[in-house]
Amino acid sequence: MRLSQALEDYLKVIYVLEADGEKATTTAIAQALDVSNASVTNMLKKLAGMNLIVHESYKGAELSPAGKKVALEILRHHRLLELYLKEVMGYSWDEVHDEAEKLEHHISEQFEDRIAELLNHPTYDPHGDPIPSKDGVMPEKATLALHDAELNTLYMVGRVKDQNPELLRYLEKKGVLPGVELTIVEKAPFDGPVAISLAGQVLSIGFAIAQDIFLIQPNQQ
Amino acid sequence: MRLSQALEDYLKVIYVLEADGEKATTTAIAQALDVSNASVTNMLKKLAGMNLIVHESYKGAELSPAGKKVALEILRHHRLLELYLKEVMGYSWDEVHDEAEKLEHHISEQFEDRIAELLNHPTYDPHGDPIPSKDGVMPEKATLALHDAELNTLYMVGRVKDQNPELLRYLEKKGVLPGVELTIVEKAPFDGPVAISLAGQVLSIGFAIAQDIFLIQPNQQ
DNA sequence: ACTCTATATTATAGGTATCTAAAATCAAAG
DNA sequence: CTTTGATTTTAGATACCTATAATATAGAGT
Repeated sequence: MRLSQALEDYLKVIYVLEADGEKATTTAIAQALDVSNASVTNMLKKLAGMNLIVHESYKGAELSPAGKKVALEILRHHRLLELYLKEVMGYSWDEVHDEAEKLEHHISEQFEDRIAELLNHPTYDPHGDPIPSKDGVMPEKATLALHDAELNTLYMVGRVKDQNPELLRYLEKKGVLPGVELTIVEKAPFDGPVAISLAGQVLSIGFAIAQDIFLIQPNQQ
Repeated sequence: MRLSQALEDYLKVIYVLEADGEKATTTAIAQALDVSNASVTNMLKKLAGMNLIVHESYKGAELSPAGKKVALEILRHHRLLELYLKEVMGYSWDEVHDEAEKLEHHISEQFEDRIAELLNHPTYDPHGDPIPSKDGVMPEKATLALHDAELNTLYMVGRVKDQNPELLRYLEKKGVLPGVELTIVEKAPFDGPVAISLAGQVLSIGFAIAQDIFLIQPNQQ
């Protein structure tokens, strides 16, 4: 029994909200999907009726095990596609999101398996997001925001959350990509910009962006 | 303004019917799409309202230039995808149709252009169907059915129309593939089987199948 | 020309996903 | 405990694509 694209999208958004430690409230889902709150309430009711989520009125939604399984499947499609588009088809990392967003709902199991093979069973996509395995195990995700990291410590860029293409192009130009090492030189107070040093250069990163770049200890992985 | 998947499918089916020299009647379209005749009438009215077809009641539909353009775009997607799935992703020729059928509506212009480049701008898909160019020019199509061809003349398989996977697997096993040379050894009367000789072997092809295999003169292309 | 039958259309309805506007609920502040 | 403002849900509509059942038309055969 296949779910509609819309239902799959709701489950995916709920998963991502939960994974980011946020509550999957009606408003949060509505904003992520760019639909009205009323539409979300309707769909949550439907998903709850299918036992894909648990939804208590006025209290937000939580994925059931079955719902989580679907969400992980979609995320696997999405992130495998992003990497495939970049590595095999020559897309740039700011272009992959939108294309993957459409295709993720339409590729077959066979297609999924083939691109996983061709990419040698990868575990992270071009933005550093973890790719769940076929049996639903999600690799660890970089969670230390640039904004919260310590001064004068060697880190590696693990993940860039933002999917704004212009911003991604800017970051790529400046060399801020998953796998690149950096240290924080200075943090301006009052939520000001963060100065980072990477590849011998110093770069100033605005507050908002510094919350969407996540780091790992370079020896840790 | 993007068309819905359903509208695109109707246009594609009408194109293929016209290309095969058949009239795009309500019933023919309904059978091709596996929907009711009433649904077809509704959609034809809608397509006519958008000036994508000309539809006179009880007389069938014909594509307008605008409708033909859309149909060719979808067919280009479909056939490029089929070839890409086979050549790059390791699908067999009996598997490509169903996957392409789903993806053709969802790939971007950029994706289309990339696979065309990667395949070096091909003009025929794995079944020998011509791939329209980006500006809507359709290469010539093999039209001489095996069943109608002459005895003891050297031909080349140009196109295999059937998309039944089992049949395609059978034909592949026997070596009946686009590009392969053959001669007809014998034609049984009363719409009986056709005996062909290829790769030193003689093979008997049933009447129905012999109508779906199309040949070209080998020097002609 | 008339009748019959295949084909096509109209009328009506259902499922999905969305919206706006109005009503209900919650939670925080006084 | 009550008010207030934000959040959520309900109610009622719309768009899209499909269906079944009933009606209309066209074209072939007598």
